[in-house]
Amino acid sequence: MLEQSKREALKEEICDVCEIFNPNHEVVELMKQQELEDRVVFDLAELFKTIADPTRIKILYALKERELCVCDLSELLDMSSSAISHQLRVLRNNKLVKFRKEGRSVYYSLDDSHVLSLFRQGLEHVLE
Amino acid sequence: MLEQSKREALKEEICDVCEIFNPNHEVVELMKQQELEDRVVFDLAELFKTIADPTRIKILYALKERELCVCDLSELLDMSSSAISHQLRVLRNNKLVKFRKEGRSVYYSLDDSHVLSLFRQGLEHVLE
DNA sequence: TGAATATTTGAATAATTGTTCATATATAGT
DNA sequence: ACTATATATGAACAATTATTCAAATATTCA
Repeated sequence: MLEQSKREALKEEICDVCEIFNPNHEVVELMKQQELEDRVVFDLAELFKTIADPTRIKILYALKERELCVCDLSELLDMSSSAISHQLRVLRNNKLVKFRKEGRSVYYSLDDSHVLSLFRQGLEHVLE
Repeated sequence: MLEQSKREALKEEICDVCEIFNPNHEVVELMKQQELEDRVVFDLAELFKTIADPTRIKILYALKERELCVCDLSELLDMSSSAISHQLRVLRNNKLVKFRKEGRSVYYSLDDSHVLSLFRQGLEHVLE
């Protein structure tokens, strides 16, 4: 732990780190302690990677209001059902969609309430 | 445009599309009309791609409260300043950070209010 | 001007990824 | 059991990407 006097000094530096001392090793050390854990950063990156593909965005957007089977999606996006199926696996692995089987068909639907919020936020940035 | 009777029939199908007729060409056609524009989907994918990398996530998170120069980030993330600079360019190109020069140093800061909201939403999903 | 430092850039490399193609599995109807 | 249909899967290929390395720019200070 830092002593009282040392902490006071650091506080000063934080307020004006870039202009006074730079590079400022002590502040950087302090920041390291409040870093996001590597595991969380990794998972966050995985999540964003999952929704960072046009095909998967279209799939998720299509499932916004109703469940759809692979061949619906295949027709809607005008892509092979193989390609769709591969992408659905990615979405499944990342827990963004769930599925239910009925006869020969497999119906997919959204499995996450946050995805649509992410889209909404993303759209605000994009449409600016 | 669809006739009244046809529209009524479609409505029925929409409510229960997957169980009654499948694949349902008419509903799919209807959905195609409310698709996101390709351009928007592409831009959205680009945005998510930009924040889908652990290094870039750490950079953005580090800039959450204060501007930092390349060598601060380099030390904080324990990476070469070349690597950091490459990633900062990606962030710049996608309008997520802005910069200001002062002497030999270049100070980067967040250029988007939505990024932190995206992180917050993303974290809610990840930490579940 | 010359040396030191901060940042950027281009080329190279290894790793990851989206789609296609061929094939496998599973279910329904005959 | 056989056929048709829906979906899943593995291998292959091209395209993209993150980092490293070497070199270029730009700025400060002596």
